[in-house]
Amino acid sequence: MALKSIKTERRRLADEVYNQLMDAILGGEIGPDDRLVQERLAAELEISRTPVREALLRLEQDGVLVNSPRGGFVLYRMSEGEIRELYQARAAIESQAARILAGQNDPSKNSELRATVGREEDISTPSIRAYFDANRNIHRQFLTMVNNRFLLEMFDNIWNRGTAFRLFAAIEKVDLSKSLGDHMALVDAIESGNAGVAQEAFIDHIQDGFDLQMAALAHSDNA
Amino acid sequence: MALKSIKTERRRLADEVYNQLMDAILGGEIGPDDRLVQERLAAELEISRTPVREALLRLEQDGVLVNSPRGGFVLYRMSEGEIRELYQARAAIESQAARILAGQNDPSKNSELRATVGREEDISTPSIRAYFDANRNIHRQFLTMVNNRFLLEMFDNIWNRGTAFRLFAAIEKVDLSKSLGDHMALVDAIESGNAGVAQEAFIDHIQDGFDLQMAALAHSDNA
DNA sequence: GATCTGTATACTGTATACAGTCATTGATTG
DNA sequence: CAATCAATGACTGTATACAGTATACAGATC
Repeated sequence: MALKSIKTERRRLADEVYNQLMDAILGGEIGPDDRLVQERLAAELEISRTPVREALLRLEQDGVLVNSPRGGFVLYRMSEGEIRELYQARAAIESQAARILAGQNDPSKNSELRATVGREEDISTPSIRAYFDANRNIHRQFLTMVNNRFLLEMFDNIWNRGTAFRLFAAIEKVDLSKSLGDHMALVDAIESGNAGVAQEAFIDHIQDGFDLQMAALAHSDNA
Repeated sequence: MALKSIKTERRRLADEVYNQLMDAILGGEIGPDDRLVQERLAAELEISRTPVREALLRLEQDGVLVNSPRGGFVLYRMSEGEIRELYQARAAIESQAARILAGQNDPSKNSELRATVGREEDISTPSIRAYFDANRNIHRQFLTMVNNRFLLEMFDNIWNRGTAFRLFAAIEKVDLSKSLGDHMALVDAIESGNAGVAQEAFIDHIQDGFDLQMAALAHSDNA
């Protein structure tokens, strides 16, 4: 008898708040000038301060929010140096994923990767958000193929931080669309079966992304 | 007049609890059979349940604790597959650090690394704990030399999880002491200035650690 | 007019109270 | 005697109340 266990997970309001806040941050509804105050959020969500507070503290631990001296939480603003560090960390995670995938060289995985790349790169209504999401989905697909909880968690952690301050907001569409075409070559590199080749391909690709990022930041005048 | 500014960091009891619990876990005072119950902990610490609860939730988010179905939190027990995943993640982080250090090939950093390795490998009173701490300190030193917040955070995260269930408890001293001598070779690899060489050295070293771990687990009968 | 000081305000951190849930146990009933 | 069901206890999650602290602002002092 294989009945499915009824999903009776302990409902926690704090988790709901956490997800809603994260979505709002990633969606850009919460901007750099917004101050998140426990009482106000609680009132808006029509719940008590306790779960709101828990969610805020967890987002702080994630490095997404910081305590504002004036009270309330604010999006953490990364310095240029930290952005560089973030991309180094990305390279660590994703290039290791590439090594593992190249070592496996599993045809079914490779074809699934190609399918994902093809599907995601085919954007119907172009927008910065659309390009960003496609890029993220493609890169995440590589990670999910690895079947490694920890690498995947770290990937998400990095990308959540990176988007928290809307790093990509300044990138022009044309640049993104150009960069978006490079992903099939990453699958090629994995298909070579050579760990070193696959790794280098990813490192270079992420380096390109970093350069693009820096150029975009330099172009946008708002500090 | 040079009065010292009173250290006015926002005191949060929850942080204190978090640290104490983490220390207790790493120190082995909290074992796999201990059930951490909010009320009990609060009573023991003579504070209210609120900060205790916050600390527990954060440890859960860190992947160190899990909600026991009988109530309370329990150390998360990793499967053998997850231990493999954890070592893969370790390899990702630390080998990337090695690449960066090799690329810099900074003589002062290299000599500081040698100093750390020499100091830590010289254990006066051998014990499993002593070997473990030395090993951790050595590996952590490589990470701190990189000056990358995110890589360092991920390193700590991995090691905290790994030790949460006292993975190393079963390893015999003799094995550890043998493994401990290999670290100077890692500095050699970095000093080659070749990113690939340094990376491979770390990957191999971590692979050895994993094999040792597996052997130790196989030896210890308790599932 | 500038600086200092007291007071109000805003917001946080902690404690406590309340209600609900899950498991266990003991009683009841066929 | 076995099975079912109610009651109890253990814990959790959420709300609320209280107290402390930092910031802003207004009035006082020279």
